[in-house]
Amino acid sequence: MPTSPAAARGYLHTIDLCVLRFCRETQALEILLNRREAEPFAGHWALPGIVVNGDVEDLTLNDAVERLRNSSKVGMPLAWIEQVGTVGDAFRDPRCWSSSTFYLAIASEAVQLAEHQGFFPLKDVADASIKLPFDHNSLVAAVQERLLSKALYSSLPLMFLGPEFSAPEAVDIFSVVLGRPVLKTSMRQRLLKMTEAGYLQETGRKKSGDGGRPQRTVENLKPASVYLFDRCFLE
Amino acid sequence: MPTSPAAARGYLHTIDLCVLRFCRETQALEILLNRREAEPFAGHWALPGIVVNGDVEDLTLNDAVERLRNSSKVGMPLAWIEQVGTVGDAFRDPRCWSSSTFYLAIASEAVQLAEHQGFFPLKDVADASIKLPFDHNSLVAAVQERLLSKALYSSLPLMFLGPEFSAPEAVDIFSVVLGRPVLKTSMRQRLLKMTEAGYLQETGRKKSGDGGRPQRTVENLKPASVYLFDRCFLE
DNA sequence: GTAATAGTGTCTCTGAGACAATATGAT
DNA sequence: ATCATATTGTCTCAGAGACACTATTAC
Repeated sequence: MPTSPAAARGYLHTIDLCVLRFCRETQALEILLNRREAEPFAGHWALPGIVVNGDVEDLTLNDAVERLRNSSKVGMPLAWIEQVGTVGDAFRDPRCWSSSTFYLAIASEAVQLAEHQGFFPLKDVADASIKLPFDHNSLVAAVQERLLSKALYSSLPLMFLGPEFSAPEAVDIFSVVLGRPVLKTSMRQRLLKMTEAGYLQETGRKKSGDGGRPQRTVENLKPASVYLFDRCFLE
Repeated sequence: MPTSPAAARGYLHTIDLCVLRFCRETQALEILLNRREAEPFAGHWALPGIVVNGDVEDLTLNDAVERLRNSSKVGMPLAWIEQVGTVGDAFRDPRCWSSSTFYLAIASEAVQLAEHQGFFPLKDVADASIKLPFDHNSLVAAVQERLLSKALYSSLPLMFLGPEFSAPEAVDIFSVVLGRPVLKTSMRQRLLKMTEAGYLQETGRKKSGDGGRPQRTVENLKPASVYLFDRCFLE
């Protein structure tokens, strides 16, 4: 028995969000999951998503993304949202032929989570150590792949850090995203470039790190944009 | 009156292909358009596309792409197909709320076109000098943008040239895609890199160009893959 | 002072841009 | 030989990798 008006029409188109954050305690990336209320897979942890075909109030796909972001499934500000792709086939949803348009999103602020929400290690979800229903594991893997490739030649990982951060914090987040050490001297060059280009500004403030000399901070002047470098980090 | 079973259900999800080719006579990129048979916009030139919701035989979205490629709307081999994005809103189709998942495709072989098909200058379609129905002009613009950005750091433009080509031809296609001159010496370095990486091989053959010294040709050993360079072409 | 980490200086190396110099085939 | 274009050689320059060195705070 179909459980939604859209499924009754034999087709489902959903949008699904991969909301990532950087956990400073574990120094690892985490992904937001929701405990599903409705069938199928009620009670399982899955990506937050909504159906966009059928009688929805949204005027555009982006409106639907914003509605999902505002809903209790996400319910937090997002520093970045980017469409990654659309998959569709006859098997991924037991109800009917379905497509999913899925997004990479980045949350920089820590917020109180609801009962049905949880952040899980991205690594475990991407490699399916933590199994999700539908094909959500492969969507997460694709999102991780996108994040990694963009980290090579853009400032995207800085989105995890919020509007004010230090060079060592930048080194950390790039190292975590790329899964390998990044030299502070390379990072410094890149931050300098971004400053020259008007993306960053010295604040004059400092924050104390893990003991040792305090860290100077910079302010993100264009928090909604990523800067593109003309070279990649090398292997 | 809705004109398709899917529209009758109040929602349409289509896939649309932007099939590009390089016209050696005009030294410009061209895009494949179809004269629409069905309403809406019957008789207008538009992107080849098919509906994927409703009762389709395809098991996956990729199957649907292949069905479209095989159909009379496209009907030619494609050297490359890449999903670019999905747009959806309440206005783009006069019939109902609709989404389009659209693709960048590259044709390297010249083929005989059907009556209802035509290749048009990409530039004119992307900047809407040639107006297309729906939001197809903006889809084409997004595809052009993707092609341009990938041309900076990948070998993608070589897909236009087919399995055997020369260095001057490579310089040409990159210049056309990027819309600015590319130095043959930079191209040479990149082709060398690709040869070392096992993507290209010297054929020993030559082809005569526009008079002058004949051009040595290379063979594409991995015609289905693009090579990623670790630096961008600079401005 | 010492410890611990932040930030700087400098060297090498790769590959793009620029352009001069040489090679090759048609005529 | 001459012409037209292909191919090679060489130089500069930006930025990544590497690592030593200096600076700044807490104690």
